[in-house]
Amino acid sequence: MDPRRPTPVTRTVREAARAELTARIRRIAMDQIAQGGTGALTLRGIARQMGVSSSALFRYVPSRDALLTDLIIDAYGSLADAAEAAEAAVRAGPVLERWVAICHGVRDWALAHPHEYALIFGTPVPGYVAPPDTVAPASRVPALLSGLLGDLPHDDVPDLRPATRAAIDPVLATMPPRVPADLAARGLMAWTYLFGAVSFEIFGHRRDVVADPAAFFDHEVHRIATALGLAG
Amino acid sequence: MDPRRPTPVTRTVREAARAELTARIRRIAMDQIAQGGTGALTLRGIARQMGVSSSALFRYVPSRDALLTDLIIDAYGSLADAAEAAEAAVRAGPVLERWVAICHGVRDWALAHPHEYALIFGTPVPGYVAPPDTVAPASRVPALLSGLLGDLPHDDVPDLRPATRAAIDPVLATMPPRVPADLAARGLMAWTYLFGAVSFEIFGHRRDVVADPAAFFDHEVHRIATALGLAG
DNA sequence: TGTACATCAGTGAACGCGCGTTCACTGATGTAC
DNA sequence: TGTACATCAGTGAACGCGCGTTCACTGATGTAC
Repeated sequence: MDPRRPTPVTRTVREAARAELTARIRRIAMDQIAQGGTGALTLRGIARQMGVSSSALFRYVPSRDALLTDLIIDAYGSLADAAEAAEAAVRAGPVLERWVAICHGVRDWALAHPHEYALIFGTPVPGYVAPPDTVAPASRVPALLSGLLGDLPHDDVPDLRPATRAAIDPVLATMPPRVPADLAARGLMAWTYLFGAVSFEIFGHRRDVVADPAAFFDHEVHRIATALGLAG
Repeated sequence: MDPRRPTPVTRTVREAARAELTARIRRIAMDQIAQGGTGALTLRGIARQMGVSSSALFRYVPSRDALLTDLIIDAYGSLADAAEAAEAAVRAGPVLERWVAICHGVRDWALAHPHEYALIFGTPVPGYVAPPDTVAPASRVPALLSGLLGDLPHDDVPDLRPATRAAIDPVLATMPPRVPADLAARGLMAWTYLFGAVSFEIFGHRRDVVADPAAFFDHEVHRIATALGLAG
């Protein structure tokens, strides 16, 4: 963009074309999943839609499984971006407001990208083992919630029974220092609830149950935070 | 069994063999799903495992999709049986105890049948439309929870904002008469939480988060009921 | 109780389909001097 | 700036595989009289 320094980002024409095609492959791959689930993801299908021979794709993608992994990482990142942006917009506000913003951010993203949501929170792809690369992007939303817990008052938090405390040891280790165990447990419950509510809706289990999903969602996420004493 | 009245239940040898083979097909089909997900369900695979030609299966099953539907209905029924049995064992006890029993019943069943659980609560099979036959078995667990709400005191329940009340109109219609809307909303939240907690664990999202899933589960289902004022 | 006919279970070959991946090859784009 | 060589993109044929479903057929099991 700066004419004085001829963009060293995309050096050659080849590299530019390569980046563009790689992105296009991923886009079409997600479309396939959106229309038929993980099983509908086929390299031949992508090639067909791109007007290219199927073998050509192997210049850009090592294998079908590797492509799937990339899509999963992308989905985690995209969801985290949405959640972080929603929270950033109200960061100055009270914890309850930030919690609700995150919830709506997650739900709105899930409604806009239901199959990407299913990809990361639905039935695990059988036989597919999530590689370590997925761990970091997968923990961005939980980290956001941990941040809220850190901003909550830590006094007057009751002790957690030692057995229960031990049960959640791993997650305690990932929390901001000195978050009381009982508070962490409630944070984990809030995260569980958010996941449950969004999954219920996305997977169709509220179809004949809730007439106005958005209204009830807003109600329930406020209420769960209050009920769990996370309203600040 | 009664020698005086030669069992009219299974009249002919053929019918007995038929029932047995049909059951065996379903059993093997579930094994396949257990090992490779819905996509691994193939009629040819079943036939191979039964030592029978693939075309022979069409005497017992109209198509692959029909078989899948039967498995889904079976899974709903099996889960409901487990939940109902767990609750029946403590029916005389307080509502909290019955709630916890149902929760553990659901979780234990899910751990014992993770792929059947995924079949009904995981990513919907793409392109597959649940036929009306699935509705009745699918609503048995929710009905069990509704029963708990009916046994809770209905006085002193605050009003629910009209917009929120309207949002959950459909589920109110399925509840025991005169369950207050606010109580129904909390019941729906409890059900959402139970689903979230079990799905989180079954789908592997608590693997590096919770060290002792059983202990934390017991904690959280007690706590959510108390927090939502459903402890009776 | 015995026979004639109808019903059913199971076979094996075939149809048409789609998949991931490999490989030798052609032609275009980049790089070093 | 021009040439010689290396790198890369894309092709098209092929491999080997598995799938759901149909169909004409054989042989066994049931039913009516």
